[in-house]
Amino acid sequence: MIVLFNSRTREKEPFDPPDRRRVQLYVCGVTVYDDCHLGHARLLVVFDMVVRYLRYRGYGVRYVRNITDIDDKIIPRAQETGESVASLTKRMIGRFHEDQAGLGVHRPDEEPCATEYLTAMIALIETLVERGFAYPAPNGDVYYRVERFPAYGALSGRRLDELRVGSRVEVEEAKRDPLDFALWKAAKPGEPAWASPWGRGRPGWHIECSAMATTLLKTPIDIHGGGQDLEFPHHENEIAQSEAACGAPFVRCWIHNGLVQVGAEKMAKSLGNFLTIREALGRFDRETLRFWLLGSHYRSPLFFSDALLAQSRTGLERLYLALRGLGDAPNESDCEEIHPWLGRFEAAMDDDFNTPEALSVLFEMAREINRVRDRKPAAAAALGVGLRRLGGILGLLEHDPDAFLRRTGPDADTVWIEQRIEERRKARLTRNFAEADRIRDELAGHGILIEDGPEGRTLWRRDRQ
RNA sequence: GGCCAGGUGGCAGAGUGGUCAUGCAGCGGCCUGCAAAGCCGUCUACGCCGGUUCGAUCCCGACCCUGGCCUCCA
Repeated sequence: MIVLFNSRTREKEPFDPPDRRRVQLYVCGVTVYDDCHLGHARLLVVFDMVVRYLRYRGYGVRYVRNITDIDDKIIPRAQETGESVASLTKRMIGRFHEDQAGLGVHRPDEEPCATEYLTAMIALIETLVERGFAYPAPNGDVYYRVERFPAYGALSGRRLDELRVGSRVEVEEAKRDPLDFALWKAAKPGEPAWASPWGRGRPGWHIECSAMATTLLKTPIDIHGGGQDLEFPHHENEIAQSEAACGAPFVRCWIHNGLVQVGAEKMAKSLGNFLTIREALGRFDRETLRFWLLGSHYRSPLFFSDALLAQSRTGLERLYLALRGLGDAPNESDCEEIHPWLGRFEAAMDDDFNTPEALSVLFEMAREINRVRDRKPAAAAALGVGLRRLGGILGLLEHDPDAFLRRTGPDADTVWIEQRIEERRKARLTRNFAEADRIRDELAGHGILIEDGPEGRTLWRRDRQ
């Protein structure tokens, strides 16, 4: 039985979707006005892990993650770069997909763009106006009347009066209540605009998720995810919009991933302390990043530093070193050996996706492989198969071990390395250890580590940098 | 100021009312021509103060500190 921490109740709850074959999952994605950074990478990898695990557990999952392609930030950015909004967002979506693939993140089943759902959004707003939950203002905007929705604040644990007291929301003349939020924004000159019953304009940010989630998924949605920073007001507003319009519960379980931190504060574009995904992929390989991202629980803050990423690389290498040279599992029956390990891994993951604990199971499997690899090679190979299968749920251990450890790339120095090793082998045969050590040092100078195995065989791998 | 979350060994990071997390780093041993990798062992961690309990890092209360949200934000 999987249990999930539901942000709304702040408790772990049994995960019991009404239809196991069609779990409804919606995640708030990214706004495409700039390259994504490691904070977005965490969101992408965490929910990639969630989907992989649920599918491993036999659930059918329909995974929808939106792309915001019309927004207050996109418009000025397009003006800066001197291109149209459509051109900017198309370009950024392309780069986003490259980043996603670079991280080894599977594509969701649907990646709807906001601009493709104007009709649904307008219909939703009309319903809200009809039902008295929204009102058109004289300035052409349409606002949601927060006070009309009694459950407003339930998700994030806020009360309207408290919000008003501490409110930093700018007072807009047109709003009846400072907490009311825009469903529709009247077009300003030069902005992208769509026709609507309230004149030309564009949608507010929150309405797109309500429209796309209710259009593409069956409500109540089983799991709705997003970054912790979206809990208020974005998700609160989504609930208010969706439930007021449909008159039914919107989401069963809310899942929020913690934020990536740099030093003492969160990584954010507004703070300028971010590393983009593509920059990160240039410095660390994808699995090192995933290992780091999944090495702490998804709800905890996650600290970024070069030293922590180096630790992740080292840990991952330990797993690959255990896998190296194992060969395939001989047959199915030998795979029986892995069942207890599967059980422990699943117990960890069933408990609100406890990936750190799941990783510890992987490390213990690696140690067991190292213990038995000489005495019981078949058992070691079977364990290796299990280790790779479990690693795959986290998007790890998908490389060939030697390729990973050697970082085999386009560089053609492999031949040169092999020649050095052969020379050294001859030197060792004649017990010319001074020459053997000299060659080893020479290779080390090129970042190549040598490991002598039994029967004169020598393995090599690349040093971590 | 309000609302949340959290403070675990050198670092990272799980977890539990009374045996071990795990990884990295360090130290000792085995293995090795020497190394590396690996295995074995080791390094007596749970912010502070009270309380409950036979017993608390784990439960309760106060305090201190940190982060997030309260404005765009994954």
